[in-house]
Parts: sequence; C-alpha cells; structure tokens
Amino acid sequence: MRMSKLVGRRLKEDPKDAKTVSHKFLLRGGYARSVSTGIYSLLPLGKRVISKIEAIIREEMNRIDGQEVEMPVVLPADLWMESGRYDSVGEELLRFKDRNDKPMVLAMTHEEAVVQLARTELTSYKQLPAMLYQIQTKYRDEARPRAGLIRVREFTMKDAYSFHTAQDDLEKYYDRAHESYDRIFKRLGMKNFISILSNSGMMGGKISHEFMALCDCGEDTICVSRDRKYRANREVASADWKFEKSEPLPLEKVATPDAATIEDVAAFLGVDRAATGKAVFYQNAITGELIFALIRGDFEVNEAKLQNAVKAPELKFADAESIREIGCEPGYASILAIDPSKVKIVIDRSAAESSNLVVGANEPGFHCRNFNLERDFPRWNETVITDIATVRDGDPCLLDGSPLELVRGIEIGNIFQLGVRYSEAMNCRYLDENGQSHPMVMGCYGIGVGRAMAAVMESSHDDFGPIWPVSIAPYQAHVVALLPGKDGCGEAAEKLVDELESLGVEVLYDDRGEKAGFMFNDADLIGIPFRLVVSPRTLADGEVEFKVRGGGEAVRLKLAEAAGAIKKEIAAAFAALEP
RNA sequence: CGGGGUAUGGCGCAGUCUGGCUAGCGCGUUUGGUUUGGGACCAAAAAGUCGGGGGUUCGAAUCCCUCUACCCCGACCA
Repeated sequence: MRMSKLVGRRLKEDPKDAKTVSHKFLLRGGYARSVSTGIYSLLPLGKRVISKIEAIIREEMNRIDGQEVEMPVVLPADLWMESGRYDSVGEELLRFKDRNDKPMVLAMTHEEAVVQLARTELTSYKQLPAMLYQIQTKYRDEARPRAGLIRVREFTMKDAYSFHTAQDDLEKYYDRAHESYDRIFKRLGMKNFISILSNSGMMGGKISHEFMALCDCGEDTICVSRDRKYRANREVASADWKFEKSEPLPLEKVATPDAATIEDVAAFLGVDRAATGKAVFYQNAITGELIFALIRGDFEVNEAKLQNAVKAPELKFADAESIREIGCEPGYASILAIDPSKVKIVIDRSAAESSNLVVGANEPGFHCRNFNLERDFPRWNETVITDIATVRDGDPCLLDGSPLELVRGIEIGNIFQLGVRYSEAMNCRYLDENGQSHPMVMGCYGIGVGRAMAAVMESSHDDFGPIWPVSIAPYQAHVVALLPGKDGCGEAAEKLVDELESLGVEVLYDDRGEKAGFMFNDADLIGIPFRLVVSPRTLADGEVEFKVRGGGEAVRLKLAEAAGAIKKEIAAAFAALEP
C-alpha cells in the first residue's frame, strides 16, 4: 500500500475530545473517526487491525470446535419477551417499532437469537455438545460512552454460545474456553491481561470470569492478592475480615448537632469511623421495595453484593420521602426504629460482629452509643446477615491473608456458565438416550474486538504512537523512501517492496518524498513494527536501514538480503507471540 | 438522570466580558519555486450557515430566550 493513496490522515495535534492514549492515537494515526457519541467509523488502517484480531479469534474458536454463524442485529421484541429480558433489561436495550408497528430491538447480545437457532437445529444428545459463535455488531444504548473505542454504543463483538447435556460437560468446555481466551490474548500481543472472578449480573448463571487488560484508564476495579492467586472484580471480591466483639456497654443517646454523615459523627464524638454503624437505604428499582442496609462506618456497601443478597435485579438509592414514610429520619436513621416486617434489612458482618457502635437515634441531632445487634435489636434473626462490604485497598486476602491490592482494568472478554436460564425460559431442549427431554445447559463467551484493539494500544505505545504487535499490526513492514527521485532511491525502494510482498510480507510504502522527519513521525504514529529506510546515504553502500518500532537503534542491512531478513524477523516476532 | 464544560474553514485555537471596518492566527490543503535524515522556507490561492431557531438593536460570533450536539466527572452498565 502506498502512503500517497492511503485514506485516513494523520493529525499533528491531539483532538480536544480525546483523553486516553488509545483514543488519541486511534484518531491521530488515522485509524478511526467518531460519527456520533460512542459510534465510530473505522478507516482502512483500523479495519485491517480489526480484521486481524477477528482472524485470530476465529482460528481459536474453530480450534475449540466452534462453528461460525451470523445472527441479525435487528431482532423482534417477542424473542426477548420469551426470555423475560425485554422487561428486565434497562434502557441500554434499544427498542423501536417497524413500519407495521411491531416492536423490535437492536440486539445487545444474542442469547435469545442463538437459542432460537439451537432449539430447532439441536434436538438430540448425539448433537451435543455444540458451540456456535459469530463476530458481529452489537448495539447498546450506553448511558455514557467514553474513552474512544473502550466504551462505545455500537461495536463488534465475538460472542459464542455452547450447548451441553449436563453441567459437568459445560464445566469441561468452560475450562477449554478459558484456555482458548488465554491463547487469543497472548496471540494478540496483549500484555498484562488476567482472568478474574466476576459478577454474572444480568446474564444470569453462576460462575463467570472476566478477562481484564490491566490499565490505569480501565473502568473496572480489580482486587488482586500479592501473589496474584486471588483475582476478583471488586463487585464480587471479598476479604478475610476479622471482627471482634467486646463487652457490651449501656446504650446511650448523645447529642450530635449538625452531624448527619459518618464523617461528621465520628469527628464530633472523637471516635474512629470503624466504631460507627452506617445506615443506607436502597430501593428495589423494579418493585419499589425498601431495603435497609447496615454496615460499619469504615466500609462502603457493595451494591452488587446487596443486589444478590436481596435478589433484586436493580437497586436505586431510596429517596428521603420513602425513608420518612417508614418513620425514619434521613441522616439519623436508625436500625433501632426499623420494623423488619416492613423493610428488608440486610446487615453486613462488619456491623453484626462488632460491638458498641455509634448508630443513628432516629431523631435529628442525636445518635446512640454502644449499639450491639443481638441486645438492642431483638428481631435481629429476621434480618439477613451477610457480606455486603466493598473490599478496600489492603484488606486481607481470603487465601493467604496478604493485603489485597486494587488495580484498574479494561474488560476485554468474559466467559459465563449460563446453566439453563435461557434454555428453560425459551424451551431449548434435547432428548437423551432414553427419549427423555431436558433443557440444554449453556455457556456463553464474549470478546470485545474494538475494545481489544484499544486495550493493546493502551498497553503498547510510546509518546509518538502505538507499537503494534506484529500479529495485529495493520502492516508488518513500513518502507520509507527518502528522496525517491535521487540516486535511484525510489526504484530501489519499490523493488524492495515487491520483494517483500512476494515473500508474503504486508508492506506500507511511504512514497511521498516528504521531509525525512515528517515521514518518520507519521511512521511512528502509525506504529508498524518493522521499518526500512531507503536513502541515498546507505544505498551508496548497497544497504538499507532497519529499525524495530519501539526497539533499539537502527541497523544496516544489505539491500539484496533485506527482504529475507525482514521475513525472518517477522516470523520470529510471530513465534514470540505463540502461546 | 445529576454536576461541570465546549460549539468560530479539514484539525487546533483567538475574538464574546465591554455589540461596530472585509471574522483572525497556527497546522493542513492547492499551485509555483527553493529544499531534503526526526514534523523546512518563499510566494500565491481555495476553503467559514461563527451549532440551530427566535428576540433586542441602526448594527449581533459577541447581549437575551430557547433548542441541539459533543466532551469530562458521577449514577448506570455482559
């Protein structure tokens, strides 16, 4: 490909809206352009990278017996009604009507569509297990797209779905999928990725893992132990917290004027936040049911855990009015005044297993000292006592007690054991060897393709641009002709390009004859791993200059041997990415 | 949905507070010339509904009202 004809200009200055590295370089390098919030077009360079990522994913999916299919982006709403998700999923599912007023959706994931296929195509145990996958467009009407290709509304995703006769077969396959993902991300040249335990959220099912590219600009917070054996999304992470009871002291009401937050109360009474109990009101966003959560003042409620504890699909903060309706005073609300038959009460272990806490007195300007759950709340056995705490930096690891570290990550893939959530709801069944009908046991496996491209860029770049792994670089070699009109440089460069291409090397050829610095800067901004410079200076000695992007100093190669040498370098670079 | 911000040629910005010549600068683009190893120089040129609508005024990029789009933080989110 000649640079003079390549569509997609490089930008000298950072676009003002781009904040993260990958967003800046994707725009500046001429890889992608924004069309609307969270909606991008890919330019030729970007499309080449994406195609290569897809090819690697495809190979690895086929390796674990996947069969590629393609399902539609537009789906009838009734399919989503069958699974129940038409009503349970929020506004990120884009709903609309066709010209006949029939409700439709833009698919944000394809469990419904694939089950619709599977239940007619797969009917016998002899056909199972089976895995179907596609690499296709998803649309999610995200509340807040951000960071370029990292969180977008329309994106390409590889989604795979496996069908099994039983849980143990799913589990075996799940492990294969996990290994497959390790291979994929290794081959993509992704540095610093890990798999972690995750929250299965709206997908249903039990066991799930997320593959995270560790990166400060990531949106997820991950808890890892020092030896990295414990790795979990903060949404589900737990820690080996130790709480101690002491001799209960008499309950005592104290004035705490203008102290409505834990911070204020602790400061006013001169106690540690850990000596207080924090009351937080939530509401089941669907049913409106009020939920009272009590946790020690030095912890934060983990909403995902609370959601699981009360089996609510969605929570929201309760408004002051609903809190008053049950006779509580916002800011001074107290468990002492709560009727467990009216409000669902969830108590974190930190509060249940500590003694003599300061809690609200349910009266503006007053708190109570020395609250002890069993003594002061006789109906404590009508409450749920469980872990709803958010892990903090340094909390002790469940496995070895070492302090947990919080790191950020970009979720580039995930795998779920769905179980029979969809097959039961949508009647996706098979007949066993005895002619008995059973729901299929399902797994699903996703990878965000564009997000993977952005994540690689985040993990592999310098100040001048991306440093692509050879496996997904838009081109493998970048040939730059300095002074193409002088001393036969242009001819020599073109001959070199031909030789490389005949060896199967993908070449981007800068034939523009611009100033050297200009072309070098463009080359860095594009980030192709191997660069060859043809110039009068070295051509006089029958040589060209070779430089590895992001590597050391340039070296000289004999012109006649250059193509073969580059071919070898590329092969070695590929080999280094082999799992 | 809450908070903050932005909108002026392809890109980045100034001008707006304090209304007033033909709306300016850098980059990029085109043409000609001189250059050529880390974003050259000279000369000429093309390119703008100043986000949209309404209003105030002799006169609006600038003041007022309103709408929209985009970005950041939060909420939310496989």
